[in-house]
Amino acid sequence: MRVSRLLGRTLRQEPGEAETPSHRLMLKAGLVQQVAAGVYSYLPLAWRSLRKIEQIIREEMDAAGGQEVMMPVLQPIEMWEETDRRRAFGPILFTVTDRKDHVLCLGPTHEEVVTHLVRRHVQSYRDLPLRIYQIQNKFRDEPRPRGGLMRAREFAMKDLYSFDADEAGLEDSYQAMMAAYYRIFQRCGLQAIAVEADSGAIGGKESHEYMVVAESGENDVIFCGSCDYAANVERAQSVKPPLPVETPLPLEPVSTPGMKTISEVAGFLGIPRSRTLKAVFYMADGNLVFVVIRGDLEVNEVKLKNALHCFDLRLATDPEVAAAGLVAGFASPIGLKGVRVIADDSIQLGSNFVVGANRPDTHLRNANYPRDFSVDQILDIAIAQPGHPCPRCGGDLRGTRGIEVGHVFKLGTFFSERLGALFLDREGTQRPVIMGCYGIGVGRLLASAIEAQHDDKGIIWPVSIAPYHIYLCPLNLDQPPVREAAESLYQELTTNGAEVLYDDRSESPGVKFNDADLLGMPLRLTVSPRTLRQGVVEVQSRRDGQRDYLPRENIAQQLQARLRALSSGPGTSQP
RNA sequence: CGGGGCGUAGCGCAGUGGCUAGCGCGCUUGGUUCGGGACCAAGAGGUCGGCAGUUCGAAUCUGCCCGCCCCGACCA
Repeated sequence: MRVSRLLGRTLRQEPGEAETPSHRLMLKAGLVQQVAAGVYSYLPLAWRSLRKIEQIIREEMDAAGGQEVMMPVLQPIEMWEETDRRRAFGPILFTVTDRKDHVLCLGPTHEEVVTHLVRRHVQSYRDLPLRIYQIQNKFRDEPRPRGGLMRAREFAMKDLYSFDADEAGLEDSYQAMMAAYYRIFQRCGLQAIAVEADSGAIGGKESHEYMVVAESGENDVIFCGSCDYAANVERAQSVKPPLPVETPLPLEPVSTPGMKTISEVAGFLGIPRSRTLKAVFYMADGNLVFVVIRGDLEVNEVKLKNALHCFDLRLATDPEVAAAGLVAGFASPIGLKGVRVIADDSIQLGSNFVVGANRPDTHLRNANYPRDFSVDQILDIAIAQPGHPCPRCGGDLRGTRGIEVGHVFKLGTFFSERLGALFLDREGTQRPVIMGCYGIGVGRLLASAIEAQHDDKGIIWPVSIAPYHIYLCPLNLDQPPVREAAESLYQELTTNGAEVLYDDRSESPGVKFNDADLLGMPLRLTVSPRTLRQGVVEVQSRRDGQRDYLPRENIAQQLQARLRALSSGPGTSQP
């Protein structure tokens, strides 16, 4: 491809819109163009790269027994009502009304449709397992699209759906997908780690997310420095630092004028925060919930939401708290009636806590569970924090940010039961198919690759997903010998199957070199009066900047060898 | 949805009531340059986000609306 003909120009100035490196670079390099918030056109370079990523995914899905299909974007809303996911998705769902006033939605994902697709074809255990996948655009009306392709409203996604006859089959499918994901991310030159993930409200016992570690990531990941434990903070567990168990002392009120927060109370009384119990109030689908947790810990709202099995969870407002007869800042589980109380199990790790007295300016000392109060549920609803011991090995937990590029999920029978995807097993018993789903955000993967591999000059593409492999960069093109040498190199390389982006513009060297760095193809070939005099071709590697001079003969073969050597990139780690 | 910011040429921005709306980059033409974003000269390019209002006069003031960015909430 000739740069002079290529759609998309590089920008000299930093685009004002963009914040995250990948977004900025994609705009600056002319890879994408925004059409609306979270909606993008992909220019030829980005599209080539996306297609390469898709091809890698396709090969690995096919190798893992997947069959590719195409499913509709438009989906009747009734399907989403059958599974109650219209409510679960809420305003995220894009809906349209047709001329007959029939409501349809733009598919944000395809569990309903694929289950509908498969159920007619699966009648017997002999029809299973089945692994069906698609690579298509999906639509989610995100409250806040951000970071360019990181979180878009229209985005390309690969989803594979597995259908198995039993749990063992599901486990096979799950393992096959995890193995495939390992290869996919490795082939894309991405270091992705599998972390335990929240399985959400729907079905699923087990779920892993694949994270690319990056500052700009939207997810907090907790991992162990000693063993291979890693989890999204939404799910992560930790060993809560224990406190010495003391002999329970009698409850006693203590005056705490104006001390409303845990740190104020702890500071005022001269005790560590871990010697207090914190009360936090939530509204769960309209009902007030009283949450108790040890003062040095924070409430994990995902864990709480899972414990409550509710759709909508938010902090309660002060009037809502007061309406329940509670005194914010001094609320207490002691003597509480008519409010659901959920406790973190940390309230059992310690004794003689300070709690609110449910009277202004007063707390109580020496509160002990269960002597002084009762709760409706007690379980782990705390945020695991860096520095806590690992729940597996006791090592130190650490934290990082990650971009979620993939998600594998054991769905179970949620969809098959509701949509009637049933089969007869060996004994002739009718059972729902056991499902799994396995997604990869294609555009997000592209953005992550740039996020993970760039420098202050531009993108550094891994060979496997680079739009082109070679940036042919002649200088002083107006000199006929240079022009002729460049044209003949371009011809020779392309005839030998090399992917060459040929900068045939009459720009000055500085412009060309800067664009070469910005666009980030793995190898830059420089042709100039100087190299011609020496009878060589200059090759520079984008990744390490190393420059070599190669003889003109068999140049295509020499470059192929270099690209092969460059292709051994970083890998991924398995859980 | 809460908070903050922005909307003027393809891109980045200046212009707080006054005459014909500017600068840099990019673009066009001619010339000189040529190994890390060259230089000279001449040009083209604008419903100032939209609508309504105030005014002799609005990019500028007021109201409403729309769009975009960032932080938070949210994200089976």
